[in-house]
Formats: sequence, structure tokens, C-alpha cells
Amino acid sequence: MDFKEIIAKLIFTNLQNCMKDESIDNSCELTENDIKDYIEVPKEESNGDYAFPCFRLAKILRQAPNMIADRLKAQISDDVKAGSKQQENEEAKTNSNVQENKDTQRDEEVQTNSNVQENDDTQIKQKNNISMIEKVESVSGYLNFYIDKSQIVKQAIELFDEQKDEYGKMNIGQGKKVLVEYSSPNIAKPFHIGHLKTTIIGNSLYKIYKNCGFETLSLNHLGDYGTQFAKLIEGYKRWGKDYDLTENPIDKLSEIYKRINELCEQDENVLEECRETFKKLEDGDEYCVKLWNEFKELSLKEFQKIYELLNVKFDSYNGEAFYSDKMQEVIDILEKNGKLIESQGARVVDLEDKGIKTPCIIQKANGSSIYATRDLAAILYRARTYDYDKCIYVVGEEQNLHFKQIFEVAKYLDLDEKYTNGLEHVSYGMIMLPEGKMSTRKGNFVKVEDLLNESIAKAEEIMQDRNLDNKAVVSKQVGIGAVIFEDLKESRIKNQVFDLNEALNFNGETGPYVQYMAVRTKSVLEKALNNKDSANQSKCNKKRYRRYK
RNA sequence: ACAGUCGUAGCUUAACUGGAUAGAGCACUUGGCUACGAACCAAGAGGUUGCGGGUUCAAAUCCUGUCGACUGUACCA
Repeated sequence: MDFKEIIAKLIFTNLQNCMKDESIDNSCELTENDIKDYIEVPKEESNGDYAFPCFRLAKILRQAPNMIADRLKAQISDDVKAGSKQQENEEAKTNSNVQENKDTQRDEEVQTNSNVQENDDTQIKQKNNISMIEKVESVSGYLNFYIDKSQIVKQAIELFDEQKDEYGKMNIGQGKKVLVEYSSPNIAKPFHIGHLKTTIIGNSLYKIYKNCGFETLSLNHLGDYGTQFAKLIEGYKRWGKDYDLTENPIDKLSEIYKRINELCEQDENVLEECRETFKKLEDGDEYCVKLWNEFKELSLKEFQKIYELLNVKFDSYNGEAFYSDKMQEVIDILEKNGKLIESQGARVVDLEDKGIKTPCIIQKANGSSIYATRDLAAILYRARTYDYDKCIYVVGEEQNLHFKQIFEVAKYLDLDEKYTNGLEHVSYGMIMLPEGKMSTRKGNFVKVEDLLNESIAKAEEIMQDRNLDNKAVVSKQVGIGAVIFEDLKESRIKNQVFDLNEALNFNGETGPYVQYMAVRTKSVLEKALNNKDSANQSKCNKKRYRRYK
């Protein structure tokens, strides 16, 4: 139930009366919706549940805000009183089953004309809502509304009981499709706490859209291509024999990745070799493709462990490589539209007129592809395959410019506006360690698997002296929940210094606290319901409880 | 150098988009488990919202200047 709407209606009708009294032209553009927007929830509980600041009305009514508040208070209080009297009548009526003989009193202050019969039901409902307003106060220019909480609680519990798991769901997204691209880890690299953020935010968005009635698809745009990957192949070529990939393959591969990066930094020629190797991979070189397949499989197996712990599932794992054979079309369309220009040997789209100084590279000087082109190919593919209304990318803020660029270039791909308008980058701040930035190249990072296991272990430890039969399940729920809650609690935009102690803190404003309160509340409700069923039983329960203690 | 994001208690942050005495949690101090589940509760202390101007009845919020942190600025993703 929307109290703001009810209150806005009350204020609006009474305001119009005021204006009529003062013979003020009520053509001024203050709508009921505006009033609804002005309504706020006071910080201080003693100031009521909803409040309407009257300052903006001062100019219109040519009166001091507190006077206006007083005046509205008096009028609305009458309405509220009438409303609750009304409800009493309704209740009495239903109780005594007197159906006919409609109460004429009710119609008095309700709109006078027509269709009373037809609107009867909604009117009764609305009256009931008004009666849930306990009182109205005027305090220094504010109009404060107090809601009868016991009634809210009663309604909420009844609704919850009726709707069960459907409670809170909406259908505002009916008939619309949303794609959420998130997680997208790089193959052959460890899944560290930087990837955790996109995974958790993305999965939350996925669930929210789903529960709002959207058809929702989760896409894992695997980082399985590009020069970074060619570096790994080059490294493996050099030192592969030294590593046994049958155990902890990702750790070994990241060790190789670290080594080849060091070499690249020392020797520019090696980096150039890597770029050439990527060209080979893209051209289908047998050795490269074989390694690519192997590494991808090993990685997915590792990632799957984490996704299972987090209970995350993807509808598609189409990564960058998937789009490698779909890029030519992007180049063709851009060329046809005269957007592709040559610059320093590469082919780029100039975006200066869009306020973006760096051009978007579409094709590198050596003819091989770049991630922007793959992302553009993905947009084309997704528009055609999924016919999306919204396509959300949950990717870190360091890629802000990249997404700005490709969203602009996408407008040159002859796509319907619906698709280009539906593109959205949900960015988030960087995760840092107390000792500085994380870097897989340098080997300092916290692995998600370790973090999750540590959290579960801590929950287990706390649970040791508790009387529970499903400790394993609960400690997993609590441990994982703690990490997820902690990640979502932090501001999305700001950089975050990862603090293990904070992530594993179960006291205060944390996941375990929320879970604990939910369980406790449920327990209280159950007991209350038992008590209602039989007062004797409850006495027995109490006795038993005391003995148990 | 340019562009973007951010700056609130010792730490992590909230403030419904301009509203009332800036609200929480951690840490700290005090008190509370033989009658609702102590992963808890009650209370205390802790603030010049980075700094200076401006707009407004009203500014943490908008504008402007300034300082600081982070990110990005072409063939990594």
C-alpha cells in the first residue's frame, strides 16, 4: 500500500479547498504528483512516519509555512476522524451481516457525483487506508503524519501469509527483456575479490529484474581472448614443462602469466611476439587453439566451484572468443557508413564530436582485433538473438571510457534506437588491498575461494557450542551470506580497501545479523500463532523452555 | 596537462535527490542471559560534512574556486 499516495491525495484536495477560500487562482502547476514527491520520511521517529514540508506552498498561498501547516492539519484531521468512524461502521456492518441500507453518511464528504455504486469497493478500501493514519501534527512548517503501526503489521503479515514466496514481487517489467552481463573473469587467471564485486552486484541486479517481472538473462562474457591470452601461450611455450597442471592449474598458470609479464616488461620484443601469437590464435593456428581449449576448460572448472558456492548460474558463457568470427560485419557496417578512418596504421572511429577525445580502435595496425570490436560484435549479436530492451554491463570503473566509446560507436551500426538506448554500464569502484592495488601480474590478490571457505569455517566455529542439527548447511548459508552482504553494503562507486576482518565480522550491521533477526522473528511469530491456537499449549512451551534453559 | 569519480565521527558509511537536532555499524566506556533465540539488547562518548566563496526561507546535497585520493587518456582487457 502506498501511503504517500494517500497522503498526497488528502493534502491535494484540502489544498484546493484552501485556495478556493482565498480565491487564489488554482491553475498553478502544482499537481498531486508533485505533492507526492515532496512527501518525505522524517529522520527523527518522533516526527512521524511521513512528513510534508509546507515551505513551498508559502509563495502560492501567500502565508507563512507554519500557518499553512496548522490549517491543513485541522482540515485533514477531520478527514481522518471521518475515515475511522467510517471504518467502524464498515466493520460493524460486516460483522452483523447487514448488507443493504447503505450508510449515507459515508458519501457525504466523499466526492459527490455519480458512480458511487461502481466505486464502492475502492472507496471503502481508501477510507480504510485513511483510518490507518493515527494522527496529523503541525510542527514548525511541517505536516507530520503518524501511521497506526499495528495495522500495518497486521496487513503485512496477512499479505505475506497469502502470497508466501510471491511476496514483494512486481510485474512492472512484463514483456520486457533485460540482459545482465557480469562476473566475466579472465581465463587462466585466479578468481579474486575484484571479480567478486561484479559477480555479486550483477547477480543481485539479475534477481531484482527477475522479481520485477522482466525476462532476464545472465551473461558471463568470459575474458578468453586477446593479447593477454597470447602471453600465456608464449609463457607456456617457454616454461610449460616446469609446471604440472593436473593440480591447482590456475595457480600454476598465473605463475606463468606473472613470469611472461616480467619478461615483456624487460624486453619489448617479447611483447611484440605475444601480439603476433594472438594474431596466430585468431587465424586458427592449431597449437594455439589447442592450448586455448585446454586452458579454458581448466579455468571453467575452477570458476564453477565458486559459482556453486555463491549459487550463481549463467544462461550464457559466450566469451570474447565467441565473437571473433562476428567482427567482420562490424567493420563492414562502419566502413559503409564512412565512420572508419585510418590513424597511425590502425583503423579507428573518431568520437571528438561526441566529446570523447580518444578515438575508438576497431582494427589494430597488424590487422588483429581488439576488445572494442568484440564488444560491438556482441551488441549486434545480442540485439538480433535476444531482442533485448536493456543490456547492462557490470564492469569496473576503469573501463568507463571504453563503454562510453562503444556505446557511441554502436549508434553507427544501423541498429534500432531501442538497442542503443538500452545499453548501460553499471560501474563500481576498485577493490584494493591494505598494501595497495591488486595485480594478477604481480601476484598480490585474495582468492574468492579462500575467502568464502574462511568465512564458512568461521561460522562453523561460532556454531560449535550451539544446539543445531544442520550445522553444515547453516554455516555455509551464514558464511557466504556474510561475504555477499558485506560486498553489497559498501558504496558501489567508491573505492574499497578490502579488510578481511571486516568481511568476516558477524556482529552489527552484517549479513549474519539480518539472517539472525529473520530467524528470531520467525520463531516469535510461530510461538505467537501457537499461543493463539491454544493458550494452554503456550504455557507448556514456556515450562519446557525454562527447563531446557 | 586534460577528462571522470570520490572526499561526512578514529575506521566503514546513511541521509529518500534541497528540508526538522547530519542517522547507523565497527572500535571504545557502562549495564544486562533462571520467562520472546546474547550472532542480541539498553545507555554513553565521538561531527566546522576537505577548505573558501555564491544561490536559497532552507545546502552534506546545487554553482564556482581550491586542495587531496583514485581511475582513464590508442593498438591490454
